[in-house]
Order: sequence, then C-alpha cells, then structure tokens
Amino acid sequence: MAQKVKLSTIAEALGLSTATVSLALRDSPLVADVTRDRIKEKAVELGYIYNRRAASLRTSRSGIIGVVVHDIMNPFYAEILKAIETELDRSRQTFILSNHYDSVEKQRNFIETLLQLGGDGVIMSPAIGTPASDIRLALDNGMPAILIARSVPEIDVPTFRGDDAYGTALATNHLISLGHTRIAMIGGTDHTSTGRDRYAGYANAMKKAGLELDPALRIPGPRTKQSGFEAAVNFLANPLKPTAAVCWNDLVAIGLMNGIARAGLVPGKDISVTGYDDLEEAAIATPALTTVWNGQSEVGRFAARALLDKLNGSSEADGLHLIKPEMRIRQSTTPLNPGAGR
Amino acid sequence: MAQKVKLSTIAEALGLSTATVSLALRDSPLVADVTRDRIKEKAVELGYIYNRRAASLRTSRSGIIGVVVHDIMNPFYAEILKAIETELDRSRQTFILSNHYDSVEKQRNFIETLLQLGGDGVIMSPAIGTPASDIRLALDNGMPAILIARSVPEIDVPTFRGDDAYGTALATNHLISLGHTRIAMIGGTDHTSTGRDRYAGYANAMKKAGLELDPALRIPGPRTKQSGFEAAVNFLANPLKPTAAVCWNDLVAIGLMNGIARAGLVPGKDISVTGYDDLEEAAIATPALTTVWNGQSEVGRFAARALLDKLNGSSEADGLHLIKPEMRIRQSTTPLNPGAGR
DNA sequence: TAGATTCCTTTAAACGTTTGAATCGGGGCC
DNA sequence: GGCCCCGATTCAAACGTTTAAAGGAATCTA
Repeated sequence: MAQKVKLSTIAEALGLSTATVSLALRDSPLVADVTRDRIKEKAVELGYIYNRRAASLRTSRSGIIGVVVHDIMNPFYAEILKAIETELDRSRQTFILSNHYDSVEKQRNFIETLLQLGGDGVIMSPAIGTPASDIRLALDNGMPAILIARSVPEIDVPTFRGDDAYGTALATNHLISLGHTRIAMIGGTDHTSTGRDRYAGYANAMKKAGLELDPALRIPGPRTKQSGFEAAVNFLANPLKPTAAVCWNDLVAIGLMNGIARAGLVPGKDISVTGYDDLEEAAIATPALTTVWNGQSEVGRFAARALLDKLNGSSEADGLHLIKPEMRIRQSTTPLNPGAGR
Repeated sequence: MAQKVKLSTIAEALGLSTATVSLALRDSPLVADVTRDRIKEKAVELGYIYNRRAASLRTSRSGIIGVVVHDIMNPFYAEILKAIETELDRSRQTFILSNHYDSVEKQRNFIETLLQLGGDGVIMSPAIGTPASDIRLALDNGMPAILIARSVPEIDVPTFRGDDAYGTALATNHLISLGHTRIAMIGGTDHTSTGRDRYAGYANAMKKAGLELDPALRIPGPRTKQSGFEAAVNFLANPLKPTAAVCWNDLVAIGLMNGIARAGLVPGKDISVTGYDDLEEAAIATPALTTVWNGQSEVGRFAARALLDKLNGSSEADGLHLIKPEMRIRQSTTPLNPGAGR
C-alpha cells in the first residue's frame, strides 16, 4: 500500500492549503470553479479516501445508524430491516446491524458500542426485560432512539408496531365465523407487551362470542417454525379436540401445519390454522396460509423516517404509533365440518 | 444531555493528566493500582463514554469489520452470518452488515464506506460480475478481504465455499441410484462460478451414468422459494416427464414441492426432489427434504477466523478452501415407481 | 552522599479533518 | 489617492485520543 493519501497530499501536489481542498471536495461555493475541478481531478488520480473518523471528530455526525432486533434471520424482522435499509440508503447513512437474541446484556453492549462509534441514532426492537435506563443511556448521550415491534415501560420515544390485540381478534373472529368453537392459541409469551396483547385479543374475541376460554387450549412458548412443528404433537393430543388454531406468527403456523401433515391429517381441511405477520412465504405455503398482515414494511419505513426527522430537528413523532393489521384469507382455514374425523 | 465527558473531564476532576487517565482505563501497568481504581471509579460516576473515532484516528484500528452478502434475508447467508457473528463477537469486533442484491455498484459503495470508516477488514460474498479492481480497492488501502460462497477471477485472497460440483453430483447420483433417469435441474445461473460448478456436477453425474443430458431438462433461473414455486408449472408441463428434480437450493426445492402439491401431486412420492444447503427448515418441510449439506456454519467460522488471523499478521490461509458437502437423505426422494401416474 | 534504580506521572506531538477568522490582491467608487 | 468591498485562499485552533520521551520523587547501593 502506497503512503496514505490525505487532504494534505492533494494540497501539496497542487500547491494549495488543506482548507481549500477540504472545501472544494464538499462543493463549497467558497472555492473557485477551476480550482475545485483541479482538486477533484487530483483526488481521483491519487485515489484519495475520505476519512470519516477524522471528520466526525470535528463535526460530531458520523453517518452511522444502529439497528438491533431479536434475530435478523427471523423473516418478520428481516422484512422490517429491508424497509429500513431502503429508507436509510436514500439519505446515505450507514447502518450497523445486530441481533440481541433477547439478551439485555448483548443489547446494552450494542448501545455502548454505537455510542463509542458516535452513532447518530438507533432503531431497536427492545429485548425482553429491557430496563428504561438502557434506553436513557442512549438518549442521555445525545443519541435518539426509535422503538419497533415492542414498547418499553416508562419510555416515550417514537414507537411503531402493529395493533396486536386487534389483530388476533381479527383472526379469532374469522375462525368463529367459520363455525369453530374449540380454538387453540399456539405460541407467544406473557413476558412481552406483544405477547400479552395478542393473547388478550384472542381471549376477548372468544368471550365476546360466548365461547369457553379453557386454559388447556393454550400452548404458550413456540415462536419458530421448528417449535411450531413440535407443538403439533401436543395440539393433536389435546383432549378438548380443538378444530382450529390461532398461531403466534406465520412461522409457528407453518411449522404446525407441517406437524399436522406429518401426523396424517390435512391442514386447512381437518384443522384450520391462522398465522400472523403475512410473511412472503405465507402465500406459498401448502395450503396457502390465512393470516394477519402486521405491517412490517410500514413499521420499518415509518421508524426510519421518524429517526431521520429527529436528526433534522423535528420530534413530533414521539409516542406510540399503532399500525392496523389486516386479515388475509387463504386456504388454511375452512368452515367447520361436523362430519370430519375429529 | 450534560456536557460531554471526556478523558480530560476525568483528569481534571482528579487533578491528573489525560495521559494517566488514558493509560489507567486501558489497564496499563504503568499506572499505580490505587490511581487506576480512583480513575475507573470516577469514569463510571461521570458516565464516561470512550470515543473510538478519536482513538482510532491515532491507532488506526477501528474495531469495525464489514460483511456484505447478496441478501441477509436468505437463510443460506443468514446461517453463515450467524457463524461469523459468533466468531467476531468473541474478539469484540463490531460488524457492519449490508446486502448488495448482486449490484456491483451497491457493493462498491459499501467498500468505500467501510474504507471511510476505517474498517479493519471485510468479508464478502461477491456480487455477480465483481471486477477484481473492486477487491483491490480494499486491499490497496490496507483492508484485508475474505471471500465466501463465490470466487472472483484473478483474486487470490482466502476464499471459503462448498465444493459445488461434488455436491450436486452427490444429489444426482442419489437419484440415479433410486432408479430415476429423467432428472431435471431447477434453478441457478451460469453467471457465477457456483452456478457453473453445480450444473457441471449434475451434468457429469448424468453422463457417467450413461443418461441423456437433454437441455430441456434444465430450468435455469430460480433461486428463491417463490420462484421455485412458480417453476413447478413448467416442470410439470415438461414433455420429457421428468420424475425427479435436482434443485439449486433448499428454498427452490421447498417452493417446487409446494407447487407440486398445489397441482395435486405428492412430492416425494410422485416426484422426487433434492435441495441444496440443508437449511434448518429442510428437516421440517413436508415431506422432509433430502438435501446436500453445504457447510454454512463452517464457511462462516473459517472466514471469520481467517480474517482475524490476517489482522494479527499471519496469512497462510490465502487461496481457495473447499468444504466437502454431505448428503442428507430424508423423505422427499423415493425409488422410482414405474406404476406411478407419470 | 552521590549516583543509580524504580515507579509513577506528565509533556507534547501526533492522527486527518473542519471552520471561524484573517489575509491578500485587485477593482470600483467618490 | 484613500477607502471599501469582493472573491479566493490560508491560518490556526479545535475535535478526543495515544504514546514516545521526559520528568520527578522516593528508595536503593556502595
């Protein structure tokens, strides 16, 4: 590697000062057109690389934005990330991505690293049990934060997520309207606001319809395809013989359908199944999955915009913003057939 | 936000110099134990945040490593990334992730950004058509690069990927041993080394077995679940009536199986299907997918280690390192049944 | 008791930018 | 001819660290 090319290298080569070169490269009107052209030409010729660390030391804007979610491999988050990426790319921000796998410690490490790097802001889907102090750490050091998918108690930053109670109520009512009465709920946890809300939506819909809300109808836990697949055994062995399942998300639903198929039953016919999220693969599952669209793309886009707005001084987006979910009816749910095996 | 806390803030509070504080915080043996303790205590008390940009300006090590792949939503890359993350976490490096979606330009932008940030190194799965000069840009500026999954002509940096020709030969031979003779190949492209190698493996196996290699048996293109799903139509309409398909990857295979099921046939019984990669979901697909393990975790781990080694001065890992794929036989492939519908 | 040794701390110069203030050489105005 | 203004450029300080070299005080050595 040749000697590092810096502003002064260019300046010396042309008999100018570094100040002029710096200004010229950033298209300042302070420098003469002909000079600017000579400078830019020379910069390319020498293979000059702008040193953002040095610059940000002076300007205190790094152009870095952090994003941390539970697991980027999870298509739900992946779809959100894609929307964020599209939006940030447009304003030439670099984004640093991390998983926290619901480890509060890993998440705090990430925030600290981001602060050390001078991150301009952070978008996060907070880990289960995130204390308000961890968010404040960012805020107190001048780094704005945006929350997605989950809320944190006592924290009032812009927060974007779907209306979970409303969404599971949609799914539950859909099944009820098809004649199902013994409807199970598979997956989720009471340790997050999302988990509590989704269960509440299901429970309320059941009660409103005058249906019994038997705790045995609930199988908490599953959140992945694999665990949905495994849950099929318990589901099918349930003495209450449920005929339908409201699943935590599409992954669980697809896993469950695979498990049901593996047991020799036909999902969508013998057992109706609803998902949640409306991932890309919901439409091509077999049978195509009836599910609830959870607005991933909107969440990502809104979150990114809210952050960019904050960086530009405005802050009207504070507080919770709920995206209204929508029903997507496909082939995995069918009317209850009283003559069927179960 | 209170006034920014820096080394000098701590130094003044204790009547010391910034040098002592700097040394103490990095556990230098040059400072007295009691002083170090006082300093660390004060740092916590004041909420000191280490400024890595300032430090790296002096040391020229940023602790940042870039990783760029085609698409992090693709589980194949996601599994590699997870392995890389695990490995890098251990040495406290921050990693910056990006998709290039096979846009050479987006990829070059990423490399440039990384250089501007002073990245210590980059791990990349090069975009289709990546010119050697783009890799050299990194190398020439002192940023070591590691390639995964694909090679770049004329570039001799450490490269880790599966032995693709060997892998598809495994799958093809497996189908041949089950009695299949009309075996299609679905997906992939000739524009990457991987694409050419996988096709070559399939073609050679067919030839060695004395089977006809009809170009009509190939459906190039598909690389995703969605496109695999769509390819089912063409596959089933093929006048040669293939009884088995070697798919580009697991996603295509699962999509194809869904498409076959949608058409009323039973994948694994009427049509045998093999995947490639052995993603987590291959095992829970219905039917469980016969596939070729492609060593994602190894690729990621080796790549990360190779980079860390380079950063520590050694460089013995230059050149191509092939990981030997392994057959994973499940239920999506069965012996050819001459009595079956087709 | 002078010099050497040891241990701890400070000095000061770098790292590569940015930017408010200062400089410079003309030209126009009265 | 003195004054002001103009556009173009430079000066110099600052951003927050790190680190080689120097400094200083106490203890040891002979």
